[in-house]
Amino acid sequence: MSPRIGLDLQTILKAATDLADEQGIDSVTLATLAKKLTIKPPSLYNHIDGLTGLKKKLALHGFEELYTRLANAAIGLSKDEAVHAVSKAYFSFARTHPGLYELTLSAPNPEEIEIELAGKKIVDLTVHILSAYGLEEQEVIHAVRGLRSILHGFSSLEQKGAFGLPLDLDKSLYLLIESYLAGIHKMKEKKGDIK
Amino acid sequence: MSPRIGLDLQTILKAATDLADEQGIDSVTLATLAKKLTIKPPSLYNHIDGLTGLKKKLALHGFEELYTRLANAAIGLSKDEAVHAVSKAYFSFARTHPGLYELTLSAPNPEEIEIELAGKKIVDLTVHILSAYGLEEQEVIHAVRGLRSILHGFSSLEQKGAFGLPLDLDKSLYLLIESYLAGIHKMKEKKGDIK
DNA sequence: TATTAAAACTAATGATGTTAGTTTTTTAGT
DNA sequence: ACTAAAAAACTAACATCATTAGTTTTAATA
Repeated sequence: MSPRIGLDLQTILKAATDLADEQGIDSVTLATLAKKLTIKPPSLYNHIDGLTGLKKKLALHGFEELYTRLANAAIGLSKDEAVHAVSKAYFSFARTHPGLYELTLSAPNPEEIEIELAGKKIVDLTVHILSAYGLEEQEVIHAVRGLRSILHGFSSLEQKGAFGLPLDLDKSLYLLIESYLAGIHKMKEKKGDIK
Repeated sequence: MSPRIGLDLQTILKAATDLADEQGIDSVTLATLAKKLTIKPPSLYNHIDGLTGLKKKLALHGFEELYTRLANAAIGLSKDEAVHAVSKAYFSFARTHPGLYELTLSAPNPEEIEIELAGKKIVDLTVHILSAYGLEEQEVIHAVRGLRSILHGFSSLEQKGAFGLPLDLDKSLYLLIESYLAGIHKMKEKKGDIK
């Protein structure tokens, strides 16, 4: 009773990730993936649950990788420094892994427990950082949503080439985060006004 | 020498838009669209240039619709009021036309001249509104990128259900825009610090 | 009423995802 | 060393889709 050693799931995910990052998310098909791995498409079903299953695994993998980078970026920093560092890390991830990043956003089935959990870890990290500002509980929620919107929006638009020249993109991001922080600070001052 | 009156392009786009908005962007296929119009798939080629052509037309249509809404929302308003109004209109569009909105972002070929022009109109509108703040030319570019990032990020995440409860979403957006404006005001004060 | 141009059709092809069933291969136990 | 089992990979087949080629229908105009 012992199996035959074939392809590794890691290898498959790596190949699929490379495809997504280099050729775009639509080029990730069972056909192209199988060709890249020099096997036949049906063989993939021994490792993944069809194309949908593959994309789910990729999304999960992307979330984990993103979380690791964000968490590392935040080590030893707090408040504004932490926010800037995390933002840069987020942006950097989306830039180096455009396909994988896009896949994390198009989570196949909206209510996949694993995907939701992975996403929650990232939200929790953000909550943790923003908690340092001493905001109200409700305010933190709004602040997290805001930061996420900024990071995702900027990354997504940059990826689709929506910003003309790639010139000064880093500065654009920096200024945007600064403006966000200005809002956070203002929110902290005017306690009571909000809610 | 006269043709036969068949389907109208408007009708086709309307049907495709409904499909995208109600069933998701992936449900827009020539097969489903043809069935909805009670014709056979090949007949669609008399009106559109395949699935790619259809999506391009939908993206264009989405951009025009979005622009109209934004422009109307901004009428008679300026500065902060205009920014808030435009933001609400943007968000409202993405909410009522999730599929169409998503299609505008996944412009088939990145460098489609028509798409680019339609997008430029929206950018110009934003530039116009932000010009009222008397920022430097470079600063306006950063500000436009920032506002777009916020609007797109927020709309996109909301659409994918990334924010848990839909509760207080309007307030989240309001606060986010307020923080953005705080940054703009700060930028205006500290002329010279930046760039 | 005949003509014509466009619209819609049928038929066919190639690519894809997927399932079913078969063969291969490698490890573990005898 | 040999055999048995389990997993991996395969072939064959089917459904769905986009797309092309070629044919038929239809309606407005001349």
